[in-house]
Amino acid sequence: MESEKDSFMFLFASTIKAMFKQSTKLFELHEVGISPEQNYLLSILSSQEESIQSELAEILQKDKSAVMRHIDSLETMGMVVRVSDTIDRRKKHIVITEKGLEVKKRCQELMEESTLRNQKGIPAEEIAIFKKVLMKMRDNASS
Amino acid sequence: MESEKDSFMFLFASTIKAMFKQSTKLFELHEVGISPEQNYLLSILSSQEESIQSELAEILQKDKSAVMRHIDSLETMGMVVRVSDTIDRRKKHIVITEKGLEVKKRCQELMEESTLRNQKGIPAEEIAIFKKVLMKMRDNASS
DNA sequence: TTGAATCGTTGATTTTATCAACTATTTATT
DNA sequence: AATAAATAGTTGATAAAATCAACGATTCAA
Repeated sequence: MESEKDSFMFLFASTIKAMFKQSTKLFELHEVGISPEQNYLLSILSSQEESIQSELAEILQKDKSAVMRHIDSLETMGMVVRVSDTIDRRKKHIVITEKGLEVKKRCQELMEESTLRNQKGIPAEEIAIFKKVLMKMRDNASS
Repeated sequence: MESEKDSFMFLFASTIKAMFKQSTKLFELHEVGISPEQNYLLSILSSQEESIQSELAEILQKDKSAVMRHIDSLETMGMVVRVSDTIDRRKKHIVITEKGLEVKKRCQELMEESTLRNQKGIPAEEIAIFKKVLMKMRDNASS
């Protein structure tokens, strides 16, 4: 019989929560100095696809002021810098620094390690389907 | 090419975040009076598998005091009552009331509705694999 | 019987997010 | 060209939640 606590949405939520707690601990243990959330921000920035704050806010699904504060703290730590757009002077591009890149790389290694651990015993084709379903659902939920 | 923002963990996190925001809005729109998180609590309680606070804390992966406050507010709304264990007088069983059951039922309908919407266009067998992978990963991440 | 562990509770603190207001700048409308 | 509306970033106030540490009551173990 299926337990109530395994209903789709909550199974989903509790899994990601367990994974996030795991990686938060890992980050603290290895003293990388940032949170998984901030690592996500650095990852986005290093991809150079998006870099202005309002775009980041949309990706992170957070209020722009929340993103603002994350960037503030990353800037204080010297991991990013704000660069004004030359054309539209309202905009500021958030650029990752050398230091930021290093930390991000270190974090990414840790993340891959724990992702690997979490996917242990699961066939690759099932992981592929899993990702496909995730993306489809995200699109459905965002629209 | 795969975008950084679609790396496994963050794709995962952003999907559940979008879904949670969606259901929070839905709950507010229909004025059910509780949050998705509280609905989850009610669901667990109605399954009658677990009912004491320390067990609930473990399932919800929260500090016992956080669970305590959730229950406080549910009790104030008349959706649950605390019943002392007759054998072990430290323990208190959280019991869902008639009112709580009604609200939970209403919430569950809304949740199913939005789950259905989010799973639109995804074959049933892929959903099945998805759930299977979720459970396996949760176990991996929790251990 | 004494000490350790567990359960629920409370207070203090921290973290994080949101909302509203504001400035500066750009874009759209008349 | 002048004015209104929209956008980007910033700040302050506030709210929502979570965590931590400490405590009393109770139970369990040595």
